[in-house]
Amino acid sequence: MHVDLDQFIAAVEVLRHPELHGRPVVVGGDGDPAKRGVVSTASYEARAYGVHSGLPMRTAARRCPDAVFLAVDKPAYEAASSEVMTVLHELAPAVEVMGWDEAFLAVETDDPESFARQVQDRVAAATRLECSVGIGENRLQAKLATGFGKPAGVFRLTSQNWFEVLGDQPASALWGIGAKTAHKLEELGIRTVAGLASADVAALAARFGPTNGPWLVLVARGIGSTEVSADPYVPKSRSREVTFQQDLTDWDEVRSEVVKIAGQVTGDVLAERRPAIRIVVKVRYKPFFTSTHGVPLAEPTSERAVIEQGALAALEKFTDRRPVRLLGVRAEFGEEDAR
DNA sequence: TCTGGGGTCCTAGGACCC
DNA sequence: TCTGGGGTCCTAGGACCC
Repeated sequence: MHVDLDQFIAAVEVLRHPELHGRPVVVGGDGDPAKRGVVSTASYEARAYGVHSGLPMRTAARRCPDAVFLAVDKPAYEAASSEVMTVLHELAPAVEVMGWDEAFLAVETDDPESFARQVQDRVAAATRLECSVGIGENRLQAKLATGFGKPAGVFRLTSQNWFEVLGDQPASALWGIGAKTAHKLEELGIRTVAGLASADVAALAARFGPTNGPWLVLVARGIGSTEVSADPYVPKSRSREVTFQQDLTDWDEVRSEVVKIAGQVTGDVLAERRPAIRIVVKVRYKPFFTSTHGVPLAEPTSERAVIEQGALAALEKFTDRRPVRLLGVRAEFGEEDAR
């Protein structure tokens, strides 16, 4: 099963601001729609105006001037999320968390629909949040089923109804196929899920590679892994990035901002209790061109000075001095010790 | 319309080695 | 003087997801 909270971030905000119930609510950036930033989540009322995740806040304000705009409050969503995940862990032997608002559950039951209703009831009783539940023969089917259950519903996809439900949908409806791949597929004359499912594997392999080509066909046929991991999440990297309200034109300022961000990343590395092995710096230039450079560290470390120096060394690899709109620093961790 | 922040995985190409 | 074939590792970019 796949569980996904409905309009999660907006729902958390409405819970603590009950007067917003039924109103268009848009959460994003620092809540100021005149600034650089995008929508994290819009309530269903705001979505009716064409406001959705990823939309620039300025555009959202134009489409829905009467919406309530709120700043992102990460700790609040993390707290709500962990309440939900605690409930899920009480209900299933294996829960694989996929983000703040979704998880896969490995479940053994004769009646998955009624089990799904129990999940919804238990989550609502504990958190007053609504969720949708997808049921499938594998992760892919369950994940896609959830979307057909929204809001607050349950839907089951199987190998029996897969093409009936999804056959005529665009290929981009599939999990793992985004706009770029969908466009390349269209160049091959493939538009729908059914079309991709019956496509020539050799032709896809030639276009997308020997691994990805055949994989695309399997996804279109609803074939995928059934594994749900109960192992705790172990991050491979920690990063911070900042988009500046005004582009940086002075490279000395760029350097000092990178040091500042590297300091924050050091805090995250220390909290992880594992040393970093590599530091990567990301620069987004005006108008919107992004590039990254990294350096390996001489030895694994959690020391602030070393991480800052690593970030500066990575920054030295950039030769372009165009105005900078975003800076980011990422620390990468090594393999877990074999134990 | 101007485009966040935090992640993961895959791939192409270069360096290097036998 | 022009130069094979096979392998591994690293880096940067691309694509995707929440």
